Amino acid sequence: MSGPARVTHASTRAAVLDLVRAAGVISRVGLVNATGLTGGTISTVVRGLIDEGLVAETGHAESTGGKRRVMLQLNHFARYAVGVHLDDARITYVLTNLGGAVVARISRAGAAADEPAAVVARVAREVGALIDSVGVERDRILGLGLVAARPSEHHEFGRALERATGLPVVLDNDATAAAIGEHWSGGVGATSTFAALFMGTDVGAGVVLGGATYRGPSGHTGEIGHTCLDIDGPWCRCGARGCLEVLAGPAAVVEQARADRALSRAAGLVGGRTRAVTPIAADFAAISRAARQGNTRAVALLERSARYFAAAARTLANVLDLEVLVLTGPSFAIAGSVYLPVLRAELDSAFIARDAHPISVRLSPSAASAPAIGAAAIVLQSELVPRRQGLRLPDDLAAEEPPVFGQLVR
Amino acid sequence: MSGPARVTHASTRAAVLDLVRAAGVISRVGLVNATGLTGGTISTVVRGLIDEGLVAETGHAESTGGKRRVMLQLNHFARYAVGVHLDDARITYVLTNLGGAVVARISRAGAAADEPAAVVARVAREVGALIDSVGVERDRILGLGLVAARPSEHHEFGRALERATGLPVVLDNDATAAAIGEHWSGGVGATSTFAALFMGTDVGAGVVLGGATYRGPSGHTGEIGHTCLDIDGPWCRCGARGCLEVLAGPAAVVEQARADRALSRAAGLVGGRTRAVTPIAADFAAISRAARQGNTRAVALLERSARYFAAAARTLANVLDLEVLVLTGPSFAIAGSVYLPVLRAELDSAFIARDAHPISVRLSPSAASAPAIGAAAIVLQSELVPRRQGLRLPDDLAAEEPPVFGQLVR
DNA sequence: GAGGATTCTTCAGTTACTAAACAAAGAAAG
DNA sequence: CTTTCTTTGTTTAGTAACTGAAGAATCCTC
Repeated sequence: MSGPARVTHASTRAAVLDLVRAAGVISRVGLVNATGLTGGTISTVVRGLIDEGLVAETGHAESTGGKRRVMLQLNHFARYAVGVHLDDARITYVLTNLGGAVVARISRAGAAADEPAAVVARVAREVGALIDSVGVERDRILGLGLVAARPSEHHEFGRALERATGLPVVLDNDATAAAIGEHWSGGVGATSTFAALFMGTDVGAGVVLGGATYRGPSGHTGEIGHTCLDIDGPWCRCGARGCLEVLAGPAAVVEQARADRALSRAAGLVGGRTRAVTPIAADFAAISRAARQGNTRAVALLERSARYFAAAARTLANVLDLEVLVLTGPSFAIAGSVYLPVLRAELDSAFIARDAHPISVRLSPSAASAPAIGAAAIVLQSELVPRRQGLRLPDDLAAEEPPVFGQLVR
Repeated sequence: MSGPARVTHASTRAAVLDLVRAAGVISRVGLVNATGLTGGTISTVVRGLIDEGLVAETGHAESTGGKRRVMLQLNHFARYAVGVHLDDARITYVLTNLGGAVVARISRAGAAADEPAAVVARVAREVGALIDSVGVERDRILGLGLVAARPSEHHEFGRALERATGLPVVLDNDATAAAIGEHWSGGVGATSTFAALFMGTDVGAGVVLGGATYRGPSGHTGEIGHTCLDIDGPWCRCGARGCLEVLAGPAAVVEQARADRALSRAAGLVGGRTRAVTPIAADFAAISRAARQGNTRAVALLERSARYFAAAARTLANVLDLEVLVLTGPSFAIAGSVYLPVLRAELDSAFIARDAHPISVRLSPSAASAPAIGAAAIVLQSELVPRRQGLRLPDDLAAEEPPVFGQLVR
């Protein structure tokens, strides 16, 4: 046994709340052991959380020879959060409770090139409809998480949405959101080190290290789409060669499928025809459908892509010493069953730290709406588990403030 | 301007000390701005550090219209640390001061397959000689850092060395040590995100994220040697194909050189002959020497290796959103001039976050003894900047304690 | 040398913890 | 049923580390 562990979180209240969330059901003694705090401290902190209505007592555990433990768990319906995922093709809205469970969900066509003010009004209206559909009081909604592939482009949109809805808005990257969503809604331990491999139209990864979201100095962490897998491979838009994205991303898979006449016909690809919905997403879905129906050319195409993803996943796992890898995002939602076994086999046989600890590879149970759920989870996390801020050096103070994600748009 | 930043370190004393170290010279007001603490707190903390002799006042800054700032800096010769790097070929010892500057350095042949007890006695004797050569009092030496490629194999050795020398021993990975060494001895900002790309006989990377060393759940972080760079490439001992190590690591370069008769003769490779010194390191040095002397075949061989390293470095930088990349370790010490421009060109043209922030690629000024210097820096860090410990979940408590690096061997 | 600006110190008050005593609830044994 | 022991949870007094505000010290300008 090592000495008593010290809590690393900004506040003890937040740390305890996070443990209750992660554990599902836990007693005060369990919290004492997990935090290293004394019984007295836990007692008062828990009382505060119960007074706020965030935590509730839910019965007793079996006795272990003395007084039975009073079990605690999150009061799931004490607070809510809205999550919005802006995608080129679709806008997805979810309302989740404190546990990250989806209470309501709607999905609408993307905003394309509409005028910004009109999009703000429309999104605000649809958020309103989402909330009204379940009749939750506004003051129980902690805020609105807004996630997209390039969040920095949506800063002004976020501010406008804040004014239009009256809800605090938090902005973040979709892959990071997906990772936080997985972390919050359980399945992954509170202090685990994991990555959410995200595939939508783009490819990315959200990274959580030892339970803390890692975004990097400029929010560009997890650009796994530009993992080099072939030093002499085709050129990528990033300026280098042989990136995962250009070799095996959805766009690459669709391009290869279109070059195959027989497959194009069998799968009914949208092809060159222009549509309101981005044809990449539609065609990738069509290829996945064909693969599920046994089309061997479609299967081969996806398995080829999966081999590249597996190599990238292995690289990522080796670099970060990952414990868990979750596949998520719209494209894995429809094609994950092809990718999962390939990634699993690769990591089982070649993860460098596999003798030290296992690495678990899974498919997210809600891969399609993961970004939106994650967006809501970011609100839960940012409102309930206030982030600790970093040190700043004098040099940094002079420099302009960089955009910060996962925090209120201000 | 964002709100006041909160200190994330375990103790304010440690945070302030770390800032003084990183800044070089800083005033109390500078510390107030950097930490977000109030002037009163800084005043008392700084007084404590001055009383301990760790920090000294060193003059005044120009006035900005009022009282001049009293400048502070580390009292470099207040404390010392010993660093020991166990390599197959050599054992390197350094004694550094509080600033991480080398005060004394010796290097001896590796221990090969000698009996453990004899090696402990020998290392303890050589550490004693190192300390005596500069006449530093024992009680000013904070401890001994012991680093190697596979630190978990040296746990018992560390305990024995602790008894033999009477110094607290801290164990860690050599690549991680090199990164901490770079961080501690300056050049890299206190809160920066960077990696030390390490090449000795092995290949690895030490990772520092936002100023905090990242080791991962099992200390296997930064296994960049098993970055996949060719999905159909040659098999690697890790069980996968096309790893950086097998394509472009020192052993691979040497193997390719040996296959080239002309180059073998020109560079005078040790070849198959068995020697006390590992022939890989000797031959890699010979190839590097030949390249420096203008042997085009040697240059081509190293440049080929550099291309692979560049691709792996780009992958690492993209995944971690790096700000700085330092090349270090014995092999980069002799061949870094070939690798540096190739890596720099790759990252300048293809680092995905290059529009958000620059990435600086440099060669460590003390690449050859970086692991040993880093070993000493780990002592400085672990003794002066107590690490914050993580939360533990009930599940974790039941499990056996995993080996922890960068902390005292106990 | 008066007055303002800036730096640094002092000190009372607050917060979040710990340690230790205590109370409550159950198990085991007679 | 009573006693004794174990375990859980609460209360209370004390402490360390901070904040905020007032004041002292030092320097520049006029």
